[in-house]
Amino acid sequence: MTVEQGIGDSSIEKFPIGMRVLAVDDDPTCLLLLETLLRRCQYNVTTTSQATTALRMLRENKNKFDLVISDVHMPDMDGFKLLELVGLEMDLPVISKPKTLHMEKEDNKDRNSLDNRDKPDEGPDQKLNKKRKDQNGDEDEDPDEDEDEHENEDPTTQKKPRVVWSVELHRKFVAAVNILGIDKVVPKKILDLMNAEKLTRENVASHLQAYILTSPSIIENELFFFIHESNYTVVIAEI
DNA sequence: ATCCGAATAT
DNA sequence: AATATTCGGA
Repeated sequence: MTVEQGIGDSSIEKFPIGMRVLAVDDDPTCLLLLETLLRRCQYNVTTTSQATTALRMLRENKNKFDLVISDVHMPDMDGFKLLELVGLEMDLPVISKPKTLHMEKEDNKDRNSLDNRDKPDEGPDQKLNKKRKDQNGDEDEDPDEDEDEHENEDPTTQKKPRVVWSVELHRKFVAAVNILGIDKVVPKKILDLMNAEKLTRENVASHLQAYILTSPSIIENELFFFIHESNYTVVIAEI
């Protein structure tokens, strides 16, 4: 309880928000998932399903991308060629998905944290200070809601009470998100799973937006897992 | 016609 | 800062 004061002056580590990423994969599902993940990291994402298109884009805008993530075998071009050319011509960091690569690294350090992703707290290069103030001094787990003590309202002024995301409600939310999985998580589905009467889809959408923006590590971890589970490998890293 | 996601407003 | 609302686009 020593360090509970605001770290106001130190700007939280902004990490490359808006980094321009080109994602290439001929499998539409893969591409979409990748795009979604990257978007949620607040990257600036461009996608294409064709290697030739990717190459053309990269050649036409030599400084328009910061990173390339690509599958390797695509019908129109050998993905390696793309990677080679990109690496040689523009010296961009490239993450590829090599299935024919020999230097493949199979690490199964898979800990079963499958349903335990509600603690956004770590990450290899995360410097974000997530301090959770213990606000549960006198408030225990009481799922009772609606402590509206307002009986003093005139009928002419209808007030729509703002939704308050209590710890309990947020737990439901997080649970729903974890059930859905990162690629399925959309407001409507969350709403259904939560089964909270007074909530609207907009409420959930709004919260989802805030929640995701404040917890980039969650998405990063998902992206990290995705990349690793798919045996992506960093081929060239130089920036 | 629905609903998502980013931006913007309160 | 937290939540709502708007809005363009899929």
